[in-house]
Amino acid sequence: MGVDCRGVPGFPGEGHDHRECVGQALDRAAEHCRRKSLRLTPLRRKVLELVWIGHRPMGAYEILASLRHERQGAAPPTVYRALDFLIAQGMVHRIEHLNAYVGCTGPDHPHAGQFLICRSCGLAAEINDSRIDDAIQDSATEAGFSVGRRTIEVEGVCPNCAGAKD
Amino acid sequence: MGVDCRGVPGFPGEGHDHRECVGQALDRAAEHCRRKSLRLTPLRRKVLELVWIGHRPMGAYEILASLRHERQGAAPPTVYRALDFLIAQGMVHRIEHLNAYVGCTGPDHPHAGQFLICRSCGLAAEINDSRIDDAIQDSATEAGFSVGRRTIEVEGVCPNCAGAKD
DNA sequence: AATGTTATGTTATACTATTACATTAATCAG
DNA sequence: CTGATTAATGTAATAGTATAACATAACATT
Repeated sequence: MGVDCRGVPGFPGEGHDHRECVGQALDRAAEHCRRKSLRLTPLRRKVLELVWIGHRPMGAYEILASLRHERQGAAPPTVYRALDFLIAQGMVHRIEHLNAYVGCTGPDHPHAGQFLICRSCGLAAEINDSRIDDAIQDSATEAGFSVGRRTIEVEGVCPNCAGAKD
Repeated sequence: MGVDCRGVPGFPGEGHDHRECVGQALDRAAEHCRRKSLRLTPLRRKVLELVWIGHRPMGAYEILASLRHERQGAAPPTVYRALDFLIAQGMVHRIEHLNAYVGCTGPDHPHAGQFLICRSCGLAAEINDSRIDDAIQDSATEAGFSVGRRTIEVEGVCPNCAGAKD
């Protein structure tokens, strides 16, 4: 019991133990920061926790509202700065077409995020399919274009929601 | 003379006749609307023209500022509504990670936009590589996910700018 | 403790986009 | 053609997202 959230593909199914899942994400973050001598401050840790608790793309102001439950005076820069740090460390990705932020399973294998985002339940599954990366790389190379940051976001319907219709 | 802009891959090179290029885009739009009994009103036509004249992703308020040169009272909804129409018709795409809009060569072959965007000159080339689409489709299918709208945006350096460094 | 650096607090503002309602223009039935 | 209907645009206000600028606090190093 306690299916972890790191499975790819990543729509959490029935047996999902969410408390465990969030805990693991925070542990991985702490370990990562320890190894790189970075400071996972209480604020950064809390923002990461809030993003993971949602387990779906969350808006910055939504995160801010949650954060205020325990930090009254929190203002937009508070959360944006924490997100900047977490994104730079690969612990959070930004979903461009939602203006939202979602936890990443970790910076261990660095990657550009590729996301499947369900229009019905709002969950986002991160995939990291080298076939997609390769296809982009090939196509760009043929155009003489050197590839930097990639934004791959696929909106659609996840298996859980498709199943629910029956 | 008069290399048209429709070449894929699409970073316009030396011989690019931009006036011609914009004209062709407007002609294609007019033809498309005629066939589908849609109204390419002066406003919509002008917004499309402005986007094409830039030939790069342009912000809505940047478009608005240009539009005001001939329509004093223009307000945000003016341009957003025109963009909504043009996007729905596949004549313009939105670049999510820039909050910007760019002309598309046309709705003739319907497609989700795939973009190579140069961080140096700001130009965006639309590619439509079925290998990328296929890879995404395969990966999503394996995850049980049914694919809808896709956002594929690759930031990097275009061949013109890479060459200029030498 | 003194210093430099990093992180956070705080206020204000910039940028992006939409709501709501009024007005004008095109379309169409009779 | 007239009036009814729909589509498009004008206009004002506001919602939502993000950053700039500067002050203060916490941490790290000597």
